[in-house]
This record gives sequence, structure tokens and C-alpha cells, in this order.
Amino acid sequence: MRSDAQRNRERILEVALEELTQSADAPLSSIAKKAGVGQGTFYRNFPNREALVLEVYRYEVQQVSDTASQLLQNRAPDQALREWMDRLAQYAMAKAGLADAMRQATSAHGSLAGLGRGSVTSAVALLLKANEEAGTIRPGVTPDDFVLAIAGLWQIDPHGDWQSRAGRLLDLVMDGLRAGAPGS
Amino acid sequence: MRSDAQRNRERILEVALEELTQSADAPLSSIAKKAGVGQGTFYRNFPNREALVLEVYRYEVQQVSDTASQLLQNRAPDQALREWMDRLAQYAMAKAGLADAMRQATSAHGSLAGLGRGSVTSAVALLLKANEEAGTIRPGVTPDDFVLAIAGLWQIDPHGDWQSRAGRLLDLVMDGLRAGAPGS
DNA sequence: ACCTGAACACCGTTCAAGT
DNA sequence: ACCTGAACACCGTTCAAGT
Repeated sequence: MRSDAQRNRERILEVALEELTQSADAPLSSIAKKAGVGQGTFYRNFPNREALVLEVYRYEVQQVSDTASQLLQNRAPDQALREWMDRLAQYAMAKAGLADAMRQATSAHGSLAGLGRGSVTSAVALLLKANEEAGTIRPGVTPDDFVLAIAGLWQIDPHGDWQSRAGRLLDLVMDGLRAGAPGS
Repeated sequence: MRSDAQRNRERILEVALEELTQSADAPLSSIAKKAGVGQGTFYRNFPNREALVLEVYRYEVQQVSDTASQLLQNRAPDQALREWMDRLAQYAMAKAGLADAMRQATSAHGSLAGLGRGSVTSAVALLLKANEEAGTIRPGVTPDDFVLAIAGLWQIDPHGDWQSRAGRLLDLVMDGLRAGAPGS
């Protein structure tokens, strides 16, 4: 890849993050224009809206994912899991526009599911494994199960008291995970 | 409302159900055309895509909602709740196209949440109340909590073995609801 | 009071011409 | 090899004219 091509791609992603966070249905043409590239350049990098949104979201979510291993070092497994969920919730609310863009752009698989075998799956797998080994959650829960269980996070209106609603949801999920744990 | 106007509205809804189930992003103009009405007529009835999708979905979901009271008469409260969730899952999979249309059309609130204080909320309230009184679930769970907890249903790909994934999600939710129940 | 459909605006996508 | 931007296609929305 030529260096100017790479810079173009990065600039598109920068602008897209900004624009999509502000408004989920920001026109791709305006993103291209603000990034200073022509339409054709934009489309060679991202053949459709979903491709762009997925890439932006992937990078952003990765930052939250990466904190998982750190949390596991400082806390008990179940507290690390819960804390991580809280951070994910906080992130989801802060980037509500982006999450909306995801919902609208992805067809069958929503929110996190579309990211595929990425950093989120790894982080979740890490947390679940630590808890399973500590006996704090039921055995056999897959990352896929977990992602489905917290899917409600992305339905919460980020205005108003999302803290309360998210907290109640995550409490319920934690209790569900704990049910059938060997250590209880 | 004039009788021909009412028939127009009904015909639009009929066609919309068919078209949106098949393809979530069916053009509104083609729905209008297949319903045999002009663009203006369409827009007087449904000022935007969200209004149309919401109304179609509301009616369809109501059919599932209405089975709640019947289930409560024939089964123990917790079995009724679980059975009702299974039916909802089955419905959500069958009408996957519609659910997709909902996800794409509604901005902040997804899937069921957009339906507002409708039949779903009533059905859920009924089921939760019966269970709370029977002591089979923890007290204080609101319909809103419940809807968030099962939000993952609408993220499941209706092709492949959704049965397994939905079953695991609903098991987890049921266990979460049961945690802290007086009767356990 | 309600309807029709042409017309307009906007956005995604392509592609011939340029460097 | 990569880029630009005009051009095209499509869809949502409006509105003047009709019944």
C-alpha cells in the first residue's frame, strides 16, 4: 500500500469516528469530503457503509476489551467480570451514536456480534475462563452466550438515567451466570 | 375517516407486512405502489418509515402477547413465563425480516422497546406479577428490566440453529430472575 | 376531504479521465 | 498504482392539480 493511500484510509477513519458518533446516519459523501478524499477513494477502502462502521467500532471497542486482563490481575474474577461489564456499559453509552450506526448498518447480527472473532470475544473468553476456574459462575458459558445476555445494553437510551437501567440488567445477568456455580 | 381512506390504510399495512418480512429495507415507494395508492396517500398515513414499521410490528407482536393470560391459566407461573418466552423467540425468528426493519428504522430504542406501553408490556407485567406472587422470581423486576434481559433474542441469526442459542439465553435469564426469589 | 403522480432533493455508487 | 469528481440511479418527500 502506498503511503498516501494509507494516510487517506486513516483520515477517513478519523473523520468517520467523529461524524458517526455525532450522528449515526451521517452521509458517507460528507465523510469523504471532510476527510479530503474523492468518492472513489472512499469506496476502494470501504465498499459499503457496514464495512466502515464495523472497522470504526472494532477499534473503539478494542480499547475496552484490552482492560480485561488488567482487571483480572487486581480483583477477584467475579468482581473483574462485573467491573468490565460496567465499563462496557459506560462505553456503550458514551458512543451511543456509533452504536446506533452499528444497529442500522449491520443486517443480521447486531452490535457486538458483527465484530466476529475479535478482541471482544477474546476479552470475554478470558473473563469467563477465570470465573469458571474459580467456580464463581456456572460452567459452559460461551462468549457468544454472554454477548447475547448483555445485548440489552445497546437498547438503553443514553439520555436519562441509563446508570440505573444498565445496573439492573447487569445485576440480573450476573445472577444468571452465578446460578449453578460449583462454589455456591 | 372516510371509508376509502380506511381501506387504503389497511391495504398499506397488509402489503407492508408482506414486503418488510421478506426484505427489511423494501422501498416505501414500492409498498405504496403494490398497495395501489399514491405517494401522498402513503405519507399522510405514515409520515416516515419508523411509523409504518412500528405499526406493523405492533400488531404482529400483539398476537404473541395475547397468549400470556391463557398460559397462566394452564401452567405454573414460572413455566408459563418460560413457555411465553419460547413463543416470543419463535415469533422473533419467524419474522426476522420485520425485526430487522425495526432495528434499522428505530433510532434510539430497539426492537420491543419502541412499541411503548403496549400489549407486550402488559403481557410481561402479567407474567411477572404472577411469578412474583408465587415467589418463583425475585421481587421488583419491571417489564422494562425483562425486555432488556431478552434483547439478545433479536440478535440471533434465524438461519442455523437458533433454537440452541435462544434456549441458552432464556435459561440464563430465567436463572437470573429466579435468583433471590423467596421460594428458593 | 381525500387522492394522484410528477417533480425535487439527497445520497450511494460507478467510472472515465487525470497524476 | 492511486486519485478525483462529474454523472447516474434510486429512494424519500413534497405539492400542485384533480375528484
